[in-house]
Amino acid sequence: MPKRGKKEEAAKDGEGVPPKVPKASPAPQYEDPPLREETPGGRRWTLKVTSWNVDGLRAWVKKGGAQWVQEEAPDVLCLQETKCAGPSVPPEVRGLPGLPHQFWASAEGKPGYSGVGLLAKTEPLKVTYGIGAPEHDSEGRVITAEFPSLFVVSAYVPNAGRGLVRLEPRLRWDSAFLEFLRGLDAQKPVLLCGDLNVAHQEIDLCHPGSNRASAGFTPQEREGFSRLLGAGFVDSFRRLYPEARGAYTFWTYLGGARARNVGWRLDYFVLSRRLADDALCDSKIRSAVPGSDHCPITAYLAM
Amino acid sequence: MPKRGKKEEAAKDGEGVPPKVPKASPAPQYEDPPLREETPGGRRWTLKVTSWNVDGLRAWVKKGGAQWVQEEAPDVLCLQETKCAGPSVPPEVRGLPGLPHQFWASAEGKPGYSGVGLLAKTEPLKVTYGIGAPEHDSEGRVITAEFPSLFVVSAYVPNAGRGLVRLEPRLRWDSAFLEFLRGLDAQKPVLLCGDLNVAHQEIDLCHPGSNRASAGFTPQEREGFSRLLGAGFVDSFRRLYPEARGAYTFWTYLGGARARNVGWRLDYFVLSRRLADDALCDSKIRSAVPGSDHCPITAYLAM
DNA sequence: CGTGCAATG
DNA sequence: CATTGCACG
Repeated sequence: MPKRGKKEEAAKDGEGVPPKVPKASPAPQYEDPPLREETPGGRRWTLKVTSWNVDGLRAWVKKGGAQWVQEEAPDVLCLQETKCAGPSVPPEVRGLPGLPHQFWASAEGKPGYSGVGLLAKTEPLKVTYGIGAPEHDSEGRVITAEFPSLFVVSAYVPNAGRGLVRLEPRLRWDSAFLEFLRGLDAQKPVLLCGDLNVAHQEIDLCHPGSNRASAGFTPQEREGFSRLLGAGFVDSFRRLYPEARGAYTFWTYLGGARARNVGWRLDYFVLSRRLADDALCDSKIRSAVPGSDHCPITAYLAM
Repeated sequence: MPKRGKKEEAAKDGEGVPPKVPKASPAPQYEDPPLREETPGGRRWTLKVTSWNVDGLRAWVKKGGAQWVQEEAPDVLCLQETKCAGPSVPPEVRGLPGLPHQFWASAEGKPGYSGVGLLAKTEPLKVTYGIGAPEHDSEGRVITAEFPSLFVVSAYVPNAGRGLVRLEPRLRWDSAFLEFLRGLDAQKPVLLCGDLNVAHQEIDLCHPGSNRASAGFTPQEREGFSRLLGAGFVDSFRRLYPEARGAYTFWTYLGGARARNVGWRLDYFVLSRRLADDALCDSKIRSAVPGSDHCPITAYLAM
């Protein structure tokens, strides 16, 4: 989605090769504060959920992603952009200790495109696929697991595409997805995890000014996210850290963006308000973890 | 072209993982004899020509192919399967010391397919592309350089394809190519270099028995090569080493074939008979040189 | 098994 | 600058 040219970064260094990591970084590296172990009400966390856009599950495994997950040891793991059908899931993932219940969705007729996974320590009561909208349910973008006290949704929201060629279907998705989440929320609290493919506010990306017409930061996509919040959902990270700058979860591979923290916050834990109020302990961004062009995020809830 | 199954190699080792390099190699490693510096008539070599199917020029450069060529220091270098249009030739090749005159041909409308090159120390009198047969001249398979005393032809003969799906056009090629070479030979002696995509006799591949219906060893392709020899051309290597076994220039990447010398002799220097009689000093196979699924070959002529 | 493409991000 | 699948070998 960030298809910015080099102009923003091209320093006027004369003839020399521009340094890959300029001394004065345009955005500060995000400093991750210590874990908040409890809710404001003093309840200690009992549920740990990690979400990660892996940008190709098989390559991610080779880069040690599964190893990191094992150390992180979440109770639920939500993966996006697996680019991998269920039968091709590598054994290193199938055998992840503590996550025996695994569910996979992939795009029909488009091998290597999209795809999400949801892995859990305990068996869900029920698992569903998609959002109940035929237009959007053939690309392996959503898995919903119902647990006794909440729904967990692993979602990979469609990218609006270069030149915004797929902005219209994306906006239709936003509406349909919101209705889907409302439906869940009417039953039980919802924990939505994943790559929502939008940076909500200017603070959520490094270069807001030059990205007003870029996929992931158009007014329409941002409004879609605002409507989600208006419908009784909470952006967990931003609630806890309203002023945090440079907190990104995605950096394009192009031009060494990650080393300079030229990034976007595209990955979220979005919670039903009552869950955010009662259960949210912390929402972490694991900026330093390699393995993908996105980093993992982890939420801690007191259930 | 070798699409043999694993059955030939699958040893009955019981449960164990079969070793990649069995102790008893089915074909001996080829032992390259010392260079013959002179013709039988006692004339010392003055022209050194190297030919190599590089299987992708850009990858080959990264694997040090250009470096090896620099050390080999031929007067003429013929490359096949460059998979690279002229403008994409890497600078390491463009700047090869001693080979300033460079000519490139590539497949029209099929980027990354086929392609040949011819590089020379001295400027050719004339360079032509193709073989004068419209059916065959759009794939970048032949470059002919005319020098004062001979033609040098860099050729990548079309593969008959898996299941011999392209055997018919290949046989038409063989006829047209022979006519083309006859026409050259009527003017000046010819040195044909390249991947002729045929193993002529049983001695020219490791597993003749199981490859009678494989591209590169069908009776029709072998007869095509026999016709070439019958038209007054000489297989330089086989003339000099009529009994040499295990002398191959290609090994499929599959199954560790190269380590076991399960190969084919597909790359040749084919000379006009008068050139073979008067000028041929040696014809070498550089079996150990890495960088492609083919190895380079080098001819030494006393011009 | 490995090349270089194409579509996608 | 990466991923995947693909055609080709």
